[in-house]
Amino acid sequence: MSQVSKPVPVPGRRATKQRAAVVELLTTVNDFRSAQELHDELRKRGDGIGLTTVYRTLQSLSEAGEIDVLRTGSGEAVYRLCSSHHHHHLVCRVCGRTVEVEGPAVERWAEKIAAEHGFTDIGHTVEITGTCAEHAAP
Amino acid sequence: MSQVSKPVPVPGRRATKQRAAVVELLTTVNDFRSAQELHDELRKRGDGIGLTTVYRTLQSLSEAGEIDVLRTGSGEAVYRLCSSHHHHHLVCRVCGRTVEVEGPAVERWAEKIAAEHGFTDIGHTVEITGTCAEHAAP
DNA sequence: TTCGCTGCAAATGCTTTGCAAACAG
DNA sequence: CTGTTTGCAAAGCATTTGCAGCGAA
Repeated sequence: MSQVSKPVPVPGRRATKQRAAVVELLTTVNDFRSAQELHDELRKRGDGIGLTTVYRTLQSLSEAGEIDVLRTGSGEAVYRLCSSHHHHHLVCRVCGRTVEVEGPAVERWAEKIAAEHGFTDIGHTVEITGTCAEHAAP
Repeated sequence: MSQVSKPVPVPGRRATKQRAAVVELLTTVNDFRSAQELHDELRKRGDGIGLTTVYRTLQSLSEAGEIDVLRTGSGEAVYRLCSSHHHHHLVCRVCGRTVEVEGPAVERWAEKIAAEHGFTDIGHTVEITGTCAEHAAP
């Protein structure tokens, strides 16, 4: 057979304390954070880690499908552990207030649409923006 | 009193050929384009326009609510005239193939959720990502 | 004639890359 | 040991800003 035992095209991830620290922090906050915020937080905690490493770790985690990535309006990328409870954001254009909302219907709709087009391994991003009651124009 | 007569509240937009060219191009393509793509296209056409102006025009158009803006995975911002038929994108993570999909249900869901939280003047962004049939892992 | 608009060049801010030293396996 | 990972410094990109000249109202 052509069944070889180890063609290992996978680089082979190593367990370092920096990687552990990033994952641990993401687990703790369980919400979206930018690479720089995570870096600041880790340094404050005393974990000696470079910004470059944070970026590279986040990139490899996202490639491995372990974290979700999305872009903020200002062009920053924010990351969050995949797992957890999936929710979306409703954000006020004026004051920036954010409300977390759930949308089982949307989840199902996205899965269905994607499946209809032959897509698999589906993920999605939904962002609702508006003006909150406090700042509605008269 | 300290009540002066002209604190000049409204900036007052002017009609320039550059602004017209940007709007005209957006009307023609009627799809999302990055600032740099729009700039290249305009120069090829012979419209003398600076990249800075394209950026500033797009920014003022989006503040005026005349165009939609969203961020691509690579951190670029893409713009499209608001009007037109509202649709969302289903994009393949591997080959980048994009399918336009509609989601009346999502539109309604977004409106409802936002209204429940006292939000008005609602807008939303939905992006579905997945792996298309051509590139599905075995 | 007025300001706003334009656009070049330079500055910003986020993210990535080059490379030598530190480290896990 | 051997190949990864780290992290500093520097490079890359998209986007923004400073400022002098141009042009629409």
